[in-house]
Parts: sequence; C-alpha cells; structure tokens
Amino acid sequence: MRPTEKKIAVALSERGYKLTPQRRAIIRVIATSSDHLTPAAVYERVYQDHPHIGLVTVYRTLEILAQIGFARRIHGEGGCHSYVAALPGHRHHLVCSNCGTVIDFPGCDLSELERSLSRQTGFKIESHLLEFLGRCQDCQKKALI
Amino acid sequence: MRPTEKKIAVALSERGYKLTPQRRAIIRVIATSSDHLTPAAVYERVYQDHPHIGLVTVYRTLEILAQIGFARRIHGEGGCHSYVAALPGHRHHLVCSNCGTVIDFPGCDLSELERSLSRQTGFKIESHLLEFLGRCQDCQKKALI
DNA sequence: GTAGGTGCAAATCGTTTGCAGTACA
DNA sequence: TGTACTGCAAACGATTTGCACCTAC
Repeated sequence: MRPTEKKIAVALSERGYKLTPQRRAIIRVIATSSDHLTPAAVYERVYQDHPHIGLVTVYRTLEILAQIGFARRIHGEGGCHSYVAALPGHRHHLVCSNCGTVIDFPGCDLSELERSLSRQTGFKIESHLLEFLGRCQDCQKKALI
Repeated sequence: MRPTEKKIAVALSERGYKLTPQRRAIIRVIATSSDHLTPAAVYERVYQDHPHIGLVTVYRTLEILAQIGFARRIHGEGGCHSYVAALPGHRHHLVCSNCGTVIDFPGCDLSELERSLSRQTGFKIESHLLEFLGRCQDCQKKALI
C-alpha cells in the first residue's frame, strides 16, 4: 500500500510541521508517482499547479519528507539525486535504457543476502534499492529496423 | 587480484591513450589504495609527487579509467562521487544512510529473478543496480548515546 | 610532425544559505 | 500573534568546458 497524501499530511502536522499549499502539492507529486524523481522533476510537476513555487521549497520539503520517512533519497548517475515515495512493500523498477519506460515489479527475495551482509559488516540494513536496466520490447524491435 | 599499475598502463596504450607521467601517478594512487577516493582525494595524493598537476587532469584520467574498466565510480552522500580500483567480479554497495560510509560487497545472484522478469515483460535485461541502505556500526553506537 | 594531453580560468550544474516578507496554527 | 515557511538572490562545492600550449608516440 502506497502512503496516501492524507497520511503524509497527518505525519507532518504531528511533528509540528506546518501544512502549506506548496507542501501539499509536493506531497501529491511524490505520493502519486511510482518513479524516481529528481528535485528538479518534482519542481517541474508542481510548477504546473503552483507557478510561483521555488525550487528551494522543493528541496526543503523533500528533505523533510525523507526525514519523517515518507521519501527516500537515492543516488543516480551524474551527480544528481532523486527521491521516491517510501513504499511499505518492496517495489522495484525495470528501466528501459533507451526510451526510459519504467515498469514496476513487486517482491524480490534478498533477505538471505541481507542477513549475511548484516552479519559480515555490522550494518543494520534498513532498505534496499534494486533496479534493472535493459531494453523494452518496443526498443528491441526498433533496433532491428 | 587487484589490477596492477602495469596492466592498467598496457590497457591504456592498447586503446590509443597516451601514457603521461600524470596518468602514471594517478594510476599508482588508484591501484595502491584500497579505499574509495574522491577525485579531490586522488588529487591531493598525486599532488605530493606532481605539484603542478591540475585537478582537471585527475577528473579526466579517472573517467578514462572508469571507461576502460579499471576503476568504478560510486555514489556517495552529498553529491560527490568517488572512485575505487575495479575489483574483478560484480560488486554492489552498502551505504550508511547516516554518515555516508560505503562498503562494497561482491556477488549477488539475481539471474533467476532476471530471467523471470525478462520472460514476463519482454525486457532484455542488460544490467542492474543494487544498493542496500542502513546504519553502519559506528552510527548505531552513536545513536545509543 | 601530429594527435592527443595538460592546465589554467571560466562556465555550469545541483544544492544550500541569508534574509525579508508571508501565512499557518 | 508568533513561529515556521516561502521565495528571491547570492553563495557554494563539485564537475565540465574552451583554449592555447605542450609532449608522447
């Protein structure tokens, strides 16, 4: 189950954060996207409803969301980060390296690997990021033409 | 087995890259360090032997080393990358979400999952990204204080 | 001799900070 | 009403680029 806008909003106010229209808009974008979004991408989408929003506000809100556990910061190629809504269940992505299509898939069993890593390194493993890169069917076909 | 200076040098010239004293120095630093080094850290170490080297040269050389497969670029917290001498085999990272420490680990068997995803989606899977997030031992201890 | 490499300075990109005005609780 | 939030502009750090000179092959 995906964290709803409402839940996030409640969690925010519980921690003393105020709920502003800008934050609502950012939360909506994060909560309804299944993609990894860079702060700039979030900004672009929010911008459509709130042309006066600042990129700075997006950065600050994303940081708060990450702090309260509703978003997760992940590392992308090329020195820019992106955020995903933290999903309670495991959700992973299959990304087409040509056209960018993203397919989600649920479930993966890494618990064994996690346990053994935890034992070896002393890390307390909290989550993982798994992403496959490849070519989608369409792009494979196009490549043949 | 860790790639030796000599091997890297040979691979460079095989691909038409020239072997300059600066590149030798950078290769030596990378090849003899077991740590993850940021470009700035490599620069600092190389600087001791080559006070006239530029940071730019370090960046360019590291990129070449990554291209020919003798170094690997990894993602750290805070928007800066580091490089490690590429260790043979497939490697992944364990990242501390608090202090940013990165530990790499070899091996992971995802071939079964890959096959089944490929069958279900028609994707031709080319590579994957696997990263675990958690707390390193030090940060766990600090959290108790 | 020539293509590729170097290093400086300046540009660029993502991200953060200072601050005055604004809005939520 | 008071504190937290916003958004502008400017600062910042990492990385890249343009260019003239240099050097390995």
